[in-house]
Amino acid sequence: MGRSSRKQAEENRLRIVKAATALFITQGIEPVGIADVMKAAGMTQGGFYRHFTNKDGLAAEACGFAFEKAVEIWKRVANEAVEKNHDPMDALISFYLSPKPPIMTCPMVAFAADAALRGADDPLRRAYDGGVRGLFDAFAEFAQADSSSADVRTLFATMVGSNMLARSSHDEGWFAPLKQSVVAQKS
Amino acid sequence: MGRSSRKQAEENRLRIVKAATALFITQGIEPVGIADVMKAAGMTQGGFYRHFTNKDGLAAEACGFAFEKAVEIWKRVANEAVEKNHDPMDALISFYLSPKPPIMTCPMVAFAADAALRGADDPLRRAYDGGVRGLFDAFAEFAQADSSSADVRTLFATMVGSNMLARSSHDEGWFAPLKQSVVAQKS
DNA sequence: TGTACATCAGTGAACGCGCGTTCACTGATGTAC
DNA sequence: TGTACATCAGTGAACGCGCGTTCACTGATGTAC
Repeated sequence: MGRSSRKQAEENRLRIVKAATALFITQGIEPVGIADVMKAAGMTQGGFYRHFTNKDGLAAEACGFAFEKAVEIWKRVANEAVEKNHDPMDALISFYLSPKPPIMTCPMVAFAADAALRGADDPLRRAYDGGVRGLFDAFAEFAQADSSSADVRTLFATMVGSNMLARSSHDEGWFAPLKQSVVAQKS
Repeated sequence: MGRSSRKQAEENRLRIVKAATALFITQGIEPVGIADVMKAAGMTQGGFYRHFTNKDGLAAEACGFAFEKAVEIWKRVANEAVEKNHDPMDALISFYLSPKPPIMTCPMVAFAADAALRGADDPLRRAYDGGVRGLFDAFAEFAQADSSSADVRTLFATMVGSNMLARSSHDEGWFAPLKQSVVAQKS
């Protein structure tokens, strides 16, 4: 085996973050062990500490990564809608509230519980706070010019609430009403 | 010490559930140990298993208890508003989105992550699902007759989303917009 | 009502498992000359 | 460019701590007669 090259090591590090993000998003942080993450990244657990100081450090980084990815996806979805002369907000809402998200579930919902319990200077919570702001900014960017900032916040909260209720109570009935209301509101 | 009377034992059991509910709501289930719960209930950890088969059993019961209490409180708040000729929905929303909840934080938010990860027949998830339905029914009961059921669901989701975002991102800016929108919607 | 015995709520110590973290080691990579 | 040495990414076993659970035990409660 022996030492990996710098470039290889950096690739491995990224693989760890990606694997961890996928696992944390679907299962939460606590039930996923370091060994699970490293196995998913194709390595053994001992190597973990060459890249991260501890599990918490990885969690914070994975949280940040999840939000980055989400912002990317949201912007792509909205821009694709604009190109087709569709309303980007409708596109975002439909995308966000689709029962089977194409890549991953919403990091706002996935990391909410863990972030809520941490102190103000905890790395995970900082990543979460920044992530929420980033996602909201990406969302607000596509709001109609005439909508107040309070309306945008409310709409955003509705999306998140619907998603959380649908996913944790496993009742997809929470998905439809918002889309309906939005459509009704415009006519 | 010796054996406690049946009545005493039942009282103790209830004390355990109440203590666990308070701890789980504020800290989540995982970080709270059996010893913590029993200590809060004024007993030692060994006695726990006279009342519950395991920690999961307690978690499910505490979750159910939290929802029962929440329904009670919601109904009281709404009824008090009605008696004063106020809109019960406004009262519920204001109450639910107050920064310092008088008794406990919302069980929908507190148990969401844990409930989401469990299988369909898991006791905790059953308690959660039933609890959400119960709270929603209590809410819908006070909706204006002319509002569609989709509108009520949307409003409910907005409340929950606002609360979750405010509490996990520690940004109370999520509290105000909804109250504002509701007021605006009526005029 | 009183007595003898069985039950069982609660105690506190101990067990044992899972998992985060550490550690000695390997050998390819990076560097100095 | 080649050689000798230092570095350090990754391995896999072992450690150790926390915590859920078990267990022998105590003595008041419940019950049978």
